Amino acid sequence: MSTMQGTPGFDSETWEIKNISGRRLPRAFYEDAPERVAPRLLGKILAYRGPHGLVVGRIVEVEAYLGPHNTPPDPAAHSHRGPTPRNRVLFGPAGHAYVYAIYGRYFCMNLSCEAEGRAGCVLLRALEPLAGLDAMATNRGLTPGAAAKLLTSGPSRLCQALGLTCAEHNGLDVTRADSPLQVLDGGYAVTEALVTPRIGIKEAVDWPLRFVLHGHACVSGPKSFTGRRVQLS
DNA sequence: GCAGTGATTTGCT
DNA sequence: GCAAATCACTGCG
Repeated sequence: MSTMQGTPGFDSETWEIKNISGRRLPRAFYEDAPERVAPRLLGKILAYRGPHGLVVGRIVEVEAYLGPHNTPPDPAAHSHRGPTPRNRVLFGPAGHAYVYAIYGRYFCMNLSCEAEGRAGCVLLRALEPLAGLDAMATNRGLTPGAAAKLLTSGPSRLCQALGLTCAEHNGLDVTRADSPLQVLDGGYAVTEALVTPRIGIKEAVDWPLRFVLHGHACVSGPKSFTGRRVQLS
């Protein structure tokens, strides 16, 4: 808490960030199917108050992973064989961070969805950096002033930029006011998204569950995708 | 640009 | 023992 006092534009009591709507998303936001929660997360704000100060980004790319109750089950989801010690967060209440280690050196972060007892989540794949860019660059092993796209374009890049790890952040309830990790309404109406297949998986590769802000410079992967535009209410 | 590949830990079968 | 929701570096065109 005290480390953030003096951060320009940041109110540590309300999480209001200057020029950004700081209203925290309630648990009910997440208590729905991942394929519906995922596009609604586009344009929202991820904020982390950690040892390097306040780091903030706008969510520009996500993927939905469906729970084992889905028909057919999502073979690419960590939860598809039921609860295990690793994925237990996914079967708990919605609105919790599921952070896992991958390929030995990286982490990925998800937000759990669905009511308690049902697993389903949204993988955060890319952010547009908004605050704490120098800290992000340092965390990523880059020099301050590095291109924004190199900071948080990719699921493990964004974890590295924010300093998120399985040991420290898995299971955090992002709907609690005292959580160091917050998801905030960006005050930014997203009316259209591009839907594409998911990236980096070998099962159910053609399921249209990746959602991006079309044309945003901070989206990961190739510039052109086979996808379709969808209107968001 | 882009395809190929090594790094290296964790969890599950 | 192996596969993994990845990244960055290399070499080649």
